[in-house]
Amino acid sequence: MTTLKTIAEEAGVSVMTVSRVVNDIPSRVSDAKRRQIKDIIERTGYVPNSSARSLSSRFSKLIAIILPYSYNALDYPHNAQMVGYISRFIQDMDYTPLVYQVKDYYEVTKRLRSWKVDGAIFLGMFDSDMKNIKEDNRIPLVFTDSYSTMRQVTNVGLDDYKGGELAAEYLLNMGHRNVAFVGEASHESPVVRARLQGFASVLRDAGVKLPVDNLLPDIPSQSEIRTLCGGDEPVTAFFAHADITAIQLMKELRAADLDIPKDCSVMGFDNLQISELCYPALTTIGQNIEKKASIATNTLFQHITNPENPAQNVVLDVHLVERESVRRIPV
Amino acid sequence: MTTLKTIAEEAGVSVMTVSRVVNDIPSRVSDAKRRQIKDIIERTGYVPNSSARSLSSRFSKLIAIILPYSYNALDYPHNAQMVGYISRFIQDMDYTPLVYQVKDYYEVTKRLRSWKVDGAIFLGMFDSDMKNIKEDNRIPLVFTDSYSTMRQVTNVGLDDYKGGELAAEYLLNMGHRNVAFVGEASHESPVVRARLQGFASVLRDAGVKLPVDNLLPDIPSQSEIRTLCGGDEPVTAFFAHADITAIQLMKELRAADLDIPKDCSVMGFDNLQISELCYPALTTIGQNIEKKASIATNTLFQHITNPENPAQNVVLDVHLVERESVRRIPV
DNA sequence: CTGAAAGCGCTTACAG
DNA sequence: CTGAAAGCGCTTACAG
Repeated sequence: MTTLKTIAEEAGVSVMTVSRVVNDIPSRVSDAKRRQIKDIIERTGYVPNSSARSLSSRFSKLIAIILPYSYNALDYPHNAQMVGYISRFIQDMDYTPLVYQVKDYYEVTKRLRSWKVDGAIFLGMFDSDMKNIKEDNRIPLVFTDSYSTMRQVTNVGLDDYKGGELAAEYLLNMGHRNVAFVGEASHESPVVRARLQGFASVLRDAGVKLPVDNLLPDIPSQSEIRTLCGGDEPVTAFFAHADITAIQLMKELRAADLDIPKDCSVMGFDNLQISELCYPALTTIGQNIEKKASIATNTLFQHITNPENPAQNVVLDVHLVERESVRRIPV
Repeated sequence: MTTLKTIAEEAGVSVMTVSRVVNDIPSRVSDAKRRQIKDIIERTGYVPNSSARSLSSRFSKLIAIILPYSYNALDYPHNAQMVGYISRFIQDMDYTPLVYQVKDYYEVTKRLRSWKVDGAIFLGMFDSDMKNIKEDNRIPLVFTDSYSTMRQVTNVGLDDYKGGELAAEYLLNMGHRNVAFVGEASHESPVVRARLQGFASVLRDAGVKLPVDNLLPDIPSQSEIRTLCGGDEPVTAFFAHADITAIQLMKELRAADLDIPKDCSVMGFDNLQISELCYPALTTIGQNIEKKASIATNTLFQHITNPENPAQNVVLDVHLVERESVRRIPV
């Protein structure tokens, strides 16, 4: 195998000289030698050993992307896209991405230390473990979509509250007065809760009720749908906390013989690709996943480059994407 | 930082003794010492340095997952699922997955050597570079969905041809006599070509024509749709090479005022989750992505464990998944 | 401009 | 059962 030593021997120089050429350390080697060494590198296809570099220097040029452990963490298109973008951005910066699915906070620490990663980006909810994670790993860490109240944490998230508000405003404008929310808005999922809170606040200000019965932690069954959408004051629109949920809901609504949007309107949140392709095309609150991924990656690199950089909380905007799944109700 | 040396000093033993305890090398250390050392490890949260291990031993316990470079390689749900499953399986085996998006064959070699990965799994089409990749990297390599004619290559793929046959048989059974194929069936995409060939062979045997005009490399525009589905012998069914394509096609068909499946039937290939959720639910050829991922991973580990293992070509079965996007045409 | 020495944190291989 | 030595392939830090 080709190593610095092999090349040094062949070129009749020291290992250090080769190292300097490999790392492009400016004007410390004569041009002639430089050429000769580069030729050998080219010919032998020499690739520096990253483990050796990591061991001898302070940097591994490794970055971890951390997801909660699940059966298939990339099933959910939002996560898949985030990982796809982030891993590409990391590579474009000449770093190597490590994708980890972790079960608990102990595993986070173990993984991060094992390969001495230079930084990590967290997807999904690690709010409760964040304190421990930060204490155990004194490297740059970027969280996404986190709602931890911890200070000094760098997070890239969304204005979920505003998203909820936009959804409510739109449904009200379209004449809906009896609406329901689909999503588990517990302490476990602060993102969903923020969306619901924004949604509920606008309804409240408009004097429109959102009864507890219309807060659905799960996709309603067909009989529940019939109850909700039947009776004196039928629900005319559902706001689902995520596009995937909205699409599943549409399927159930159709199974209960309801036409969308004629009998019943549906809104989602995320603006995934499929939301444009599904039928009817989904009206939703759009977020820019690529931008979220790029800001998360860039912020991480800022912290790697300059460890003195203060923690920052970035909140990205959301916007209404109007398509065909919401009907205008005549007054 | 805690290292073997730190622990050794505290326990008053040699570095080697600690190393043996850490690696659970059986009955070479007295129980008393073992306990004491384990306590220190526990208390200090010691995690072995993988770079050092990689450098001094023959194994890195790193496995690369290699995708073709693209804007967002995980946009396509099939790839996202493969990466999700494979990376989990790799972790479950106590290895670390490295996700690479590579532009060309040189980059493959660079990546694989840089971290001295113990093996690699390739997703997507590297058929033409396979020879070079294999020559440059004498480590276990597993390809998926490859159609390289090279011998001695381990590949996990699908019976794409049979999938095409099943689609044709089904459409014929449902009374369709004028059908079209959507997909770029060039040399560049042998998977698509195999699907088309299976499809075409059954039609031919049944005496049903598949004119060139009905071979659509891309999703047809609305005016093309009107031409295809109008006239004397209108196309009554489309077979798309992938579910995503089928779903996009359905959108175009609807835009051209065609009802599915009343006016026009559609079949896909893959059986992704969304294919069940879309409307109408998509009739498709199902593949088991989890199984493909698990066999690819297991086969790779077999080769890592036993380098003498002969190359093998695994062909997974496919099956018809009947849903609602194909209409039965009365005779 | 170039190099010899030391060291990163482990494991391998051998000695006792 | 345990340990001292050498070495993996680099970089850091220093000397000239």
